[in-house]
Amino acid sequence: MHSFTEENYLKAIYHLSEGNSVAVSTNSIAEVTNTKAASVTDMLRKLADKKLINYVKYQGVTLTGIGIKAAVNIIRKHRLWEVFLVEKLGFKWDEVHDIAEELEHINSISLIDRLDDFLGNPIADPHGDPIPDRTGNFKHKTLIKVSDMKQGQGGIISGVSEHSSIFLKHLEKLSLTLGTKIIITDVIEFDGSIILTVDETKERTISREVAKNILVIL
Amino acid sequence: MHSFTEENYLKAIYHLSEGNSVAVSTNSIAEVTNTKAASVTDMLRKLADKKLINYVKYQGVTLTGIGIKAAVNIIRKHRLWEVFLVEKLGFKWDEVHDIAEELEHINSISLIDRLDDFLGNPIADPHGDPIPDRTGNFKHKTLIKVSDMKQGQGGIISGVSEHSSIFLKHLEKLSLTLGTKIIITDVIEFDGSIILTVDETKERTISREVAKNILVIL
DNA sequence: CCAAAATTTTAGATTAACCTAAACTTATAA
DNA sequence: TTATAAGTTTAGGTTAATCTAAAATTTTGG
Ligand SMILES: [Mn+2]
Ligand SMILES: [Mn+2]
Ligand SMILES: [Mn+2]
Ligand SMILES: [Mn+2]
Repeated sequence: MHSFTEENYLKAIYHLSEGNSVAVSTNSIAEVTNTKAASVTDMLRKLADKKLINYVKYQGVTLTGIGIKAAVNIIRKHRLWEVFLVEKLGFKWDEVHDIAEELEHINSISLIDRLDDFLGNPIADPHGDPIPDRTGNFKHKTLIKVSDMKQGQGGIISGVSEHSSIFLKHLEKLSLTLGTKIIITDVIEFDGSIILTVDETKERTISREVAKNILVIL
Repeated sequence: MHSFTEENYLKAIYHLSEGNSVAVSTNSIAEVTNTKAASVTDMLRKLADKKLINYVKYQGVTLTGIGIKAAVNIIRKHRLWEVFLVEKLGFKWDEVHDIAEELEHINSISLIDRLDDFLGNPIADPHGDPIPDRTGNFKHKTLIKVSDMKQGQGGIISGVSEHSSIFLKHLEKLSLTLGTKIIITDVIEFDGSIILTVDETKERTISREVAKNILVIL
């Protein structure tokens, strides 16, 4: 199997390439893994030796088929554990990411498949992210950023692209949680701030920065 | 915090000293941690520096107060996860130990306390071993080995001192599971084999070796 | 009581994952 | 188009955890 560290690199590459096969740079990997570029280069050679990535010096990396499989499996575990923590243990959606970062490395196929069943085979995690099934298949819904919506448009909040506790708590305070219906009332020309109606009743103003990280289905 | 490896050494020392403060030898630690004596010596120096053990060269080790606390906490996590795996995910009692060996190293106090509540604050794990509460307190019931019982004595199976899958499956096949009532019908003089009545109905013969690893309350 | 056996420690290496500093390659913009 | 900047790799080290072989200490049985 792969080490804890190797798994974290695979996951980082997967997320940076957004599931597609966009080549990922050494520096960007160093940033998300909290390491230095030189350390990343060492690891890339190792992952390439194991046929988990396609690596050409100076040209960035993509995951191979087996690299994608491995990464998706870690993501499956991460998201299922997050569902467990929220649905069964009563954690808030902003508290579960760090614990799931540890749990995602537990190795046991039967464990995760049983957990999946125990949770009722959920299709999305507490942040709206889709959960791959046991064969690794999953569909990413096409979500659009609130910052890309026009005045008068409405939608259902279905995901977030920033998972920090501070951001999620902020959304909660504004009642901007998953499943909430919003309508864009106005877009302020000066700074791009957005005024919206929440659940057809409350009115809220959010900054462009916040709007960029809220994803909706129209 | 302590590394994965340090935690495994602490747990090993705790189990080898049977919870008391019996001094534990380098070789015995090497055996249960699957390492060599030289590696153990290195680690002992490190644990002593951290004030987790009392270590005098050539004289074996005992855990300090904080060492015991750390060890008991790992055991608490191990046993709670085993309960979760059996009660919630439907694993058999012989399948959970290895998975719990990984889960016991997940670090989050709120996680384990919530898990404890979710499970209904169980006092024993699937093998009958007592679960420390969140303050680290727990009582070890006084159990006696079936191999120490005399003809005519009866008792309730309440624990096992061998956790291997092969042994546990064997017990299951004989209906010798936790909570089962047994009565010693006969002890064979030739080899110490024991004939017993299970649940007042079935009759079983077990070897002395098996009898040594079954624990009962009289 | 003491020499041989058993146990434990030390010495010296190895491997994985990381680092800094220097060298090298690629991108960019004047 | 080429010099500088930006990005990446290499060179050379460190630390944690492991090992084998050799040296030191303790235990044991005749
Ligand atoms: Mn997460
Ligand atoms: Mn998530
Ligand atoms: Mn166990
Ligand atoms: Mn157990």
